[in-house]
Amino acid sequence: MRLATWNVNSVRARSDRIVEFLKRSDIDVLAMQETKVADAKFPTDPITNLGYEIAHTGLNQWNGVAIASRVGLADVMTQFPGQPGFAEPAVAESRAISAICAGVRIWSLYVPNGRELSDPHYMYKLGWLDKLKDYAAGVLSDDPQAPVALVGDWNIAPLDEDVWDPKLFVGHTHVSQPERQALAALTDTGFSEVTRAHTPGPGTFTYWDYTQLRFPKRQGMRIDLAYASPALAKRVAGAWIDRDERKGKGASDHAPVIVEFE
DNA sequence: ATGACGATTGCGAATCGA
Repeated sequence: MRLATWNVNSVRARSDRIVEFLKRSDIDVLAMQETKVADAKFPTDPITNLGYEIAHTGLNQWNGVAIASRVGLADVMTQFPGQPGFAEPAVAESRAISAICAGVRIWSLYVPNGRELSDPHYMYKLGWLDKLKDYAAGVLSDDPQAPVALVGDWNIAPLDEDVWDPKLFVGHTHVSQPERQALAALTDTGFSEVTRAHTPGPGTFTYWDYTQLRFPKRQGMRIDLAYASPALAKRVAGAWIDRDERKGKGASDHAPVIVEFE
């Protein structure tokens, strides 16, 4: 099974590119983030015409996550258990969706940005990740052999080499110790990140800011990641980043990340 | 070895992203 995760930065603006990517890359399951659309306005036809089923959750123009699958789409969940909302009183956001595709429980995740270390959004981010970790631990507690994938835009660069200039990020989100610790806590449950071994750094990125010629200057961040449960991690045959998808007019600021499972 | 920010709402400027 070939699984891709891609922050598309608006599914409506990216519809043609998504179709071309699915065809070009022979994708079985595509996890999308930042669809930026309410469910009723999701442009399903260009994707379903290719033979995919779609599950989406989007409340408004913010966030929004989806899964498109041509290998089955069963038992859809639109939140993980305990998933926090933002602020007080908590407002639910569309940041997680899941389905079983070809026997694998796949999650498309859009982790909160955090904005600034002093912003309430940052604590929301850490709490959200803590609850996600609890869910992941629970899944493996129930069935240590469960095939589960947690993929998406994590808004965290796990290593200093995952940003083009670590000095510029000191004191900002995406590189802070608590954020990285949150990913370490996830791996402590048994899940592991499966793309890095096949896409080594330094200088390997999945996101490049639209401004300041970041892409041609190769100044990006690695923040789109794929975690797999122990049983699923054993099935990884390869992984790559479709950097070419970031080129040209009408590109998302993120590139797709693809994982091949045996 | 790529190209100077883009999407949404709503019709201009504000918000968000990272």
